[in-house]
Amino acid sequence: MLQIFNSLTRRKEPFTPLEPGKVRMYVCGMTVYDYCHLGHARVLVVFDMVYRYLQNAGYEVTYVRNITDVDDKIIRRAAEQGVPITELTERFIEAMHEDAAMLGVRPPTLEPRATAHITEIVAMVEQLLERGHAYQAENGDLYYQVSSFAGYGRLSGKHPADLRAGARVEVDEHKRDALDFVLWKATKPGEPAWESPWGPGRPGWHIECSAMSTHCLGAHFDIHGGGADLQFPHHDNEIAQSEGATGEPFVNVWMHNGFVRINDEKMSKSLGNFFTVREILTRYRAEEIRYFILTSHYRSPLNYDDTHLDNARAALTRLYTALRGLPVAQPAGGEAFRARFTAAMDDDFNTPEALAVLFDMAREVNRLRETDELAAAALGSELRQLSAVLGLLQDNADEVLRAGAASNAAQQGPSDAEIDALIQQRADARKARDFATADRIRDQLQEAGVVLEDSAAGTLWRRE
RNA sequence: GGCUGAGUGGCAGAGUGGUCAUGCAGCGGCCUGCAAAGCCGUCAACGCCGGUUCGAUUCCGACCUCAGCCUCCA
Repeated sequence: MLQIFNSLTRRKEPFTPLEPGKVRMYVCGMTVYDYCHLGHARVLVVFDMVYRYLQNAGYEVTYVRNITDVDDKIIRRAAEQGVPITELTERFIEAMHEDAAMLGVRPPTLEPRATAHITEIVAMVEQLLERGHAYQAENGDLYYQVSSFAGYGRLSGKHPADLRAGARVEVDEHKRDALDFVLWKATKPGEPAWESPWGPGRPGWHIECSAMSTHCLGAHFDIHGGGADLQFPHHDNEIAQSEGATGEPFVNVWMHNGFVRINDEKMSKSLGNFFTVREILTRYRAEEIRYFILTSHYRSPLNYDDTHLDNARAALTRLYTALRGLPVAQPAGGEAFRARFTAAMDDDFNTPEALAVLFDMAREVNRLRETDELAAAALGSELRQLSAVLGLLQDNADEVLRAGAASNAAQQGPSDAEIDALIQQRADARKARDFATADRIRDQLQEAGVVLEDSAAGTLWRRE
């Protein structure tokens, strides 16, 4: 049975959906004013893996991942570049979709945008006003009154009193309490604005997720995910807003993925130490990035380093090598592996453990192909099928191995045809037992990054 | 200061009260004309100090170190 670590209770709990056979999941997506960095990639990949695994487990999953397309940083960036806000956001939404697709991230069921749900946002703010959780300040902004919500900070384990004592932010003079946060901002010149009962303005950041998740999934749903840095205040605020507005429990299971780090320091835009997915894709295949992300448990920190991507490449080469050249076959013979794989995934999505099972399968495939190619092929199909749950190993093995590292960079060195020609020359030399010539050709190809592998069936090659 | 989480072999990274993680790297062997790939074998770890226990890397406590949140952030 699937167990998920719930940030709210800080322990693993058996997962039981509210509605049998169905899962409703919401994940905080991106604020679109720049390209995806590796941190975004991690969220995308991790929750895509969760999405796939839940579906694989037989659930009908409604997966909602929002897009924040109005916010201070977007407005500022658009102004800097002298372009309309929508032009900026459209550009980066498209870029995000491209990056996600490259990483094997499947589109979520719904991808709501904040600007398309102003009606729901306004409605929720009105509800909060009616229920005494919100107030309008003298400057026209509307704030959430944190003191009106019992249990505020439960998700992050923070107590209002501690937060006030340690407050590092200057108290906004319009707020009644330092902890109060903005729900609706009155319009300022040059900023986008929408009509509301309180005059033109725009939503605060936290309210959009409450409004859109409730709109798409109902007041009470199963899973809410996002990066660990959103736990506080964003997710605690969402709880206060949604439960305050609907009077119902909001989310059953909260999931937070760990950070990507550079040199043991958080990768973030504010620190300026981030790598975009696009930059990395010039040097590594997308699947290598995806594999790298899944080699560590989703809640652990993930330290970025080129050598780790190199490791991912080596690991995938081993897996693809096991699959290479196997005839198409019905999956079979992997029951024990499948059981181990499922047990690993059921244990809070333990992808490193699940990957270990894949390697054990690869070894078995390699063993079998010596003696029983049909059994090897059947197990290979099983390996591919299990890998699909992680979104890995779905490409043609030989093509991947032949493409090598150069698949995304400018093709350098000899072409496939040139390589084949040289291999033919070498084969002729070998036949004539002219090993000096044969080895010279092999060394020449090795220099060019092409590795030859002789086998009974002929010479295979791959780019490094 | 408050609240989280983490410290595992050369590197990455799971896990467990007492027999195997896994990948890369290393070492020995098989295979090969030689390689490569593969297979077999092998080396090696659990921050520090106490406690519980027949036995702890695994449970408990103290300590040290690190990271994160408390401010926009995936």
